[in-house]
Amino acid sequence: MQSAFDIIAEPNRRAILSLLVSSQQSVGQIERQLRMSQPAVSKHLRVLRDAGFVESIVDAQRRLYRLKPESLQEVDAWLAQFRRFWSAHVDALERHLDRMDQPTPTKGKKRRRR
Amino acid sequence: MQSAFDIIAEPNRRAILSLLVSSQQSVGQIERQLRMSQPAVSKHLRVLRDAGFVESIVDAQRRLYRLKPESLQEVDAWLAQFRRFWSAHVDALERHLDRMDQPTPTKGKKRRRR
DNA sequence: CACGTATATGCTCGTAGGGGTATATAAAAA
DNA sequence: TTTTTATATACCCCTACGAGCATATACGTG
Repeated sequence: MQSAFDIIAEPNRRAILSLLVSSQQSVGQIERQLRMSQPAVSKHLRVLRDAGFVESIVDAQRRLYRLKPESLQEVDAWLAQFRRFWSAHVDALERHLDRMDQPTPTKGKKRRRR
Repeated sequence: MQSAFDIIAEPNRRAILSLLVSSQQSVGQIERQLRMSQPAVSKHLRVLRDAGFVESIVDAQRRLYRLKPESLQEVDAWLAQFRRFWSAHVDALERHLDRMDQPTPTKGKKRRRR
């Protein structure tokens, strides 16, 4: 599990990162909001931490995780080379892309139109 | 293989997409430049095509593949929520610290001081 | 026609990684 | 202390998917 692209390929991990945008969260809070098992949350957080996407601070028995978004810049940088393609003719597309995925956990299902 | 994030998680696919930024390429050209086997290239192209990342036009026995970058906007849109962090993330961190503490009320009293 | 070229696809195999359960660890509450 | 809360980790299973190889398909050239 090396590249940032692998990290964000996992839907639950993306959901966790999205959660942490609003504010830092404890493992338990993430667990409840995303309706995942506690070990699952801990494991994903471990991956995210090892990859530098989040960091944790200890608060008694809890651990509060917060975003460390620098790692995402790798993805952003890679994406940059394609921007010129869609900057030409965006318009209508923007609207429908404002859908944020909320986690239907248990990966597997993805609504993709077409 | 559903989401755009899965598509770009694969390094060879990212390489193919990057190749196609400069101009359209035939399967053989991709094969040679990336030094992958022909079946590997074809399979990745199949995935990319099914996901709408590329399209192909027939040129005799060849197929010329070119970028269809709209699909990448899904990734770009998701990434958007994090951009504010790496522009002004020092301020963001400060605000997080002020908003933390959320109950999981063990018994409902006790506010953490700091 | 036969033959070379270009690409696609089916099959098998190997492995990475996600989920679950149980358990370990640590701190707080009783 | 004992018990409860919060999180981490180890182990096992299981599926997805990428690689390789062989083959199928289709077009071009002689």
